Amino acid sequence: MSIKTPPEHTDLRVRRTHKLLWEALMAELAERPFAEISVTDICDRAMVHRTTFYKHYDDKYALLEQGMRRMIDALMADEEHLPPSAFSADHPPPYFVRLYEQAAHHRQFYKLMVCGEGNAQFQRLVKEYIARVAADHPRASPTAKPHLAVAAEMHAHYVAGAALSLLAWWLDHDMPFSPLRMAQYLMSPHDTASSSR
Amino acid sequence: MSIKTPPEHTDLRVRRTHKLLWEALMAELAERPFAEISVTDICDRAMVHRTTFYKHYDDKYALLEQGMRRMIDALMADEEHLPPSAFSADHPPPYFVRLYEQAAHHRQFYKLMVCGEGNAQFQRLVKEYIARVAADHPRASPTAKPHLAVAAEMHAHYVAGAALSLLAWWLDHDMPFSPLRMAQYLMSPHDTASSSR
Amino acid sequence: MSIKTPPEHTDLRVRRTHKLLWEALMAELAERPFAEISVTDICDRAMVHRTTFYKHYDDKYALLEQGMRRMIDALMADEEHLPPSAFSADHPPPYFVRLYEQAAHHRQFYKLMVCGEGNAQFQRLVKEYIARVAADHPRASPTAKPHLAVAAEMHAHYVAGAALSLLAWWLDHDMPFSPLRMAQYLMSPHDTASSSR
Amino acid sequence: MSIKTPPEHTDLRVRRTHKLLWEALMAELAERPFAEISVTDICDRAMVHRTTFYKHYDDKYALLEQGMRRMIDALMADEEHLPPSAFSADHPPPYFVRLYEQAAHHRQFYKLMVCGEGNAQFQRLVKEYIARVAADHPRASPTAKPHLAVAAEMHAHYVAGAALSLLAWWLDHDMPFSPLRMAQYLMSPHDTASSSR
DNA sequence: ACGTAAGCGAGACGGTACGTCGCGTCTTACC
DNA sequence: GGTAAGACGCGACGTACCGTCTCGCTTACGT
Repeated sequence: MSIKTPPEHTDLRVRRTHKLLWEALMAELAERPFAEISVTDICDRAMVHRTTFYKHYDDKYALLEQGMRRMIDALMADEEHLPPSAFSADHPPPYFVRLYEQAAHHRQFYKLMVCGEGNAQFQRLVKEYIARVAADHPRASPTAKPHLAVAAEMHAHYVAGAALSLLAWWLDHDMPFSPLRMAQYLMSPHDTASSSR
Repeated sequence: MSIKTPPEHTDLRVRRTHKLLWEALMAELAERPFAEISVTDICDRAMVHRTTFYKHYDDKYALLEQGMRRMIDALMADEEHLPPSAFSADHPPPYFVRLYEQAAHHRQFYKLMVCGEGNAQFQRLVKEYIARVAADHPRASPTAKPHLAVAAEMHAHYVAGAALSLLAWWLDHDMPFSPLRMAQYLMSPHDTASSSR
Repeated sequence: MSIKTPPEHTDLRVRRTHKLLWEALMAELAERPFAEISVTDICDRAMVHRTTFYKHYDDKYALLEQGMRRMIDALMADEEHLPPSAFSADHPPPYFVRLYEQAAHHRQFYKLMVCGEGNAQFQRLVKEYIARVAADHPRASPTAKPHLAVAAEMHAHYVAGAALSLLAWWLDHDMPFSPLRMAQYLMSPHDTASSSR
Repeated sequence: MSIKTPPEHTDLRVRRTHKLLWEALMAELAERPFAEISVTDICDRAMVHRTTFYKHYDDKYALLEQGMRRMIDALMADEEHLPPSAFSADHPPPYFVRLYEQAAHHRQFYKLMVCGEGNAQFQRLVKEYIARVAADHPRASPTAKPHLAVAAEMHAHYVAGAALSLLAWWLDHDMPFSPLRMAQYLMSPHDTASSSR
């Protein structure tokens, strides 16, 4: 099963219903864009009555969001124990690596969220995560000019957008490089590009 | 006037209807996300009957798409007359500059499409435009390694993602820098950041 | 041509338009019930612009009514010169005969109006005609009881309903008897039935 | 209550909805012809949502038909227990009497269906009923000629048309005679007419 | 283990929006 | 300058989903 089950000791039937609905949503998403999927579709596939759906979620959006949140939570799980920030292109920060690793692990979900039309909300969450993390990026630090704060924030968005776009490309092309390599490229795109493996 | 009127000599009433509908859509979009806007809403605001809407467009999507297409077409309009590709950070390619210029000119529309949830389709079109243009980027050219093609394509996505993310940030912050400055940053993010004006 | 053209000296184009529309309506009526025929259908078939239709008729109903009225007028045309009322089963009044004769002549129209769902308005007109005429029927006359007036009117309705129903049956069965024979039957149903040809 | 409720034990809400819709249709029919009544009109009056209407009936036609069918079914309900056919003008078959009795009982409905424009489909059903029943009519039996079958069928239509037309007249004139009297007249129009009470 | 509280299926219902069709009017471009 | 072409407003249609609501059944839980 691809989604971390909540440790809480909920009713077995409830857990089953949640699981069925989530899997049904994923299956539907593999076939058509989220906007075209109806609660009825999900329930039909999950073999769960529509009424039951509404006993657990407000919306199809709520169902999706629960899944996204779990995914993002997993990304941020170990974040607290971060080592002091001094990374190079050869030793990229583990955040970057972990992002590509998790995307590889849950590639079905990530492809749906990040490639094609994708899901703006999820992309936004990921971007925020990257941008926050990228604030520790070494290249942004040495500057000491008046617009430093602005520049740093701008640069964070630059990196976040690039990282996400790269992730989409990487998934679309069946992950031709290792997560580490992608993180290195992200740290130093031009060098890496000109000395590609 | 925000949308280039078609040069064709169509019925006056038709042109009026199109204009009213487009302006109504923009006004609605300023208030709530596209998904929540109904054809009825648009028509009510445009003071155009709903059936008349359907005589011109299949969908609210079709209406939006027409507007997007016009915007992208405008972006690509002068593209043919491209000077030989030899750009530096100080002399960024005019494509980049023009993107930010147009976004500034139509900032209302661009904010709606690029910031917040935005519109995935439009972002995709813009990205494609940037990626195609970025293939001429000087930094990607000197490499002559086996994975050159892959690297170039990957880099194009890197740049496109970064440029778009930057654009969103720029618009969200009320365009604190000039379009030229943004294009320069895009060409050389680290240098520019550390020597910001 | 099945409908008597108005003797008035109207514009040729107008007469042509009326003719085309009427023929188109008849053709449509042969295919589906009146209620399902649209003005657009009629105009398409008549190769007359819809706007033009509305310049001549308010409705499809108006078009049909014009046709019906002409038919009824034709029925009543010679009515004035009626001989004194003294008819027997062998010599039925000419009204009855003429009804079946005209129905035979315009059988297409009459079938549409009288058989199947038919057209209530036309049937009503025909019934009124028969009822009025049947007041002269010999069998109703000898009575001299208090309720005479009521009885006569009731009997007229009796005969009218029977005549119309018989007409429908006759047309539905491809007119197996002569109009005269039908009129005779109408005058004396039981005798005729038991001594059928 | 004018319509025999189905004995089946259906959901209370369903029965309520059916009842409300039927009553609303009857009320509308009293005001304007069926063709001019919209589903929206019916629903508004019944205080039932239009979508709910469509969950029960395909059409306004379907709603009307259900009512008609129930009425006809009621007419034919006791038909099986028919006594041997030997009726005279004084002792008309109970079928005829029952028709007028039921029409009197449901006069509102019958007037709508049979008088004025009326409803062709209902009249057709009633006619079929009468024609079938009229086959037992004594006057048609003694004949033994080659065209007997044709003559019998023709006569059945004769009687059916007359009976229906008479019914319309009777209702239009507020039922001036008893159902029995009407049935007697139907059996022997001339005799009865000349000795009316 | 077993009674009970919950989760669940079933489906009627009001409600919003959809996209389509036909009507009758009114405007406009064109000849 | 008159007319056909057709844009338009309008009302109704039939459908799809939505979210809410009862009402019984059955199933897992906790004591």
